[in-house]
Amino acid sequence: MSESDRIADKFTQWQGAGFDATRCPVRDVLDHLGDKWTTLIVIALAAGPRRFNEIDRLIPDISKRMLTQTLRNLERDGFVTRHVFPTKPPSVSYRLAPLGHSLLGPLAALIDWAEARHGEIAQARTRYDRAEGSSEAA
Amino acid sequence: MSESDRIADKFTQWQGAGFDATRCPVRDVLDHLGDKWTTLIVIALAAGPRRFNEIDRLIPDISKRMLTQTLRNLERDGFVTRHVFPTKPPSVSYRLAPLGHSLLGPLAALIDWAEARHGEIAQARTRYDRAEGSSEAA
DNA sequence: CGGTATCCCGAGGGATACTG
DNA sequence: CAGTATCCCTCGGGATACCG
Repeated sequence: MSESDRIADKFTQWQGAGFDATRCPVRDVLDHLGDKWTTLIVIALAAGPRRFNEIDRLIPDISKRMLTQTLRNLERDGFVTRHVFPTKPPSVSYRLAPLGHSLLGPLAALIDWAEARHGEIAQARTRYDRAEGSSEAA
Repeated sequence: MSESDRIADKFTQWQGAGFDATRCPVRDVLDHLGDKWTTLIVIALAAGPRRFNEIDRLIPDISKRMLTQTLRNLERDGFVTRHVFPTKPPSVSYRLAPLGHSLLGPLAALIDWAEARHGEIAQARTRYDRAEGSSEAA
C-alpha cells in the first residue's frame, strides 16, 4: 500500500508545481523506452560492447536506418558511448555508459514483472474480447 | 554486474527460442507504457478510484477521446476495472485492479530512476548538441 | 563496414461536434 | 456526466538505394 501512496504523492506534487509536461522526467524517460527499439538495444548491449553489424544481427528485424537513429539518440542522452576504430574497413563499437548501465536495474524489474504477469494480461485480454464479441454484431 | 548478466542471459535465451517479436512480453508491456497517456493514468489512479471527469481534470492536457481510449485498453488488459453507477446523470469510476496495482512497484523504480538521472540526461543532451552544433554549418 | 538520403505509408493522437 | 463519431495532420518507422 505504501508503494501506491508514494506514487500518488509524487503525482500530487507534480500537480502542484506547474507540471510542465515537457519537463516531466517520467515523460522524458518513458518516451524513450516507448519507442520500438531503444529497450531492445539497451538489453543487447547489457552483456558488453557490440559492433554495429553485430547489433543488427542480434536484432533481426531492425533496419540500419532505425538502428543508427536509435543509437544516436541513446548516445545523445548519454546512455551509450560510440568508439570508432580507424581500421580498414572501419569498425565502430557501442557500449553502455554508466548512465545506461544504471538503467538495467529498473528495467530488469519491469522485465521480470512483464514475464510474470504476461499470462494474466493475455487472459484478461481474451476475456474482454470474448465479452465484446458476444455483445456486438458480427 | 550480475544485474546486466541476468538481462544479457535473458536476451540470449530469447534469441535461442524463435523470438516471436509479437509474443515478446517486453514488447507487449513496453508498447503499453510507451504510449502517451497510459502511465500517467495508472499513476493518477494509484491513490484510489477516480471518476472519468476527475481523471480528465487531473491530467489537464488529455482529450476525452484519448482518455476513453486509454482507459479501455487498460480495462481490456486487466489493469483497471470500470464501475458504472446508474445514477442520474450516470457516474463511472475507475480503479486499479490487482494486476494494475502490481505494476506500481516496478513503475516506481523506473520513476525514481528517471528523477535521479534526469539531470544527467539533460546535461548529456546539451553537451552532445553543443558538439554537434559546432561541427555543423548554421 | 557503417552508415546517409529519400520516399512513403499507416497509426497515434489532437480538435471539434454530437449523444444517451 | 461520460462518452462517440469524424476529420485531419503529424511523424515513427519500413523499404530501398547510395556513399566513404
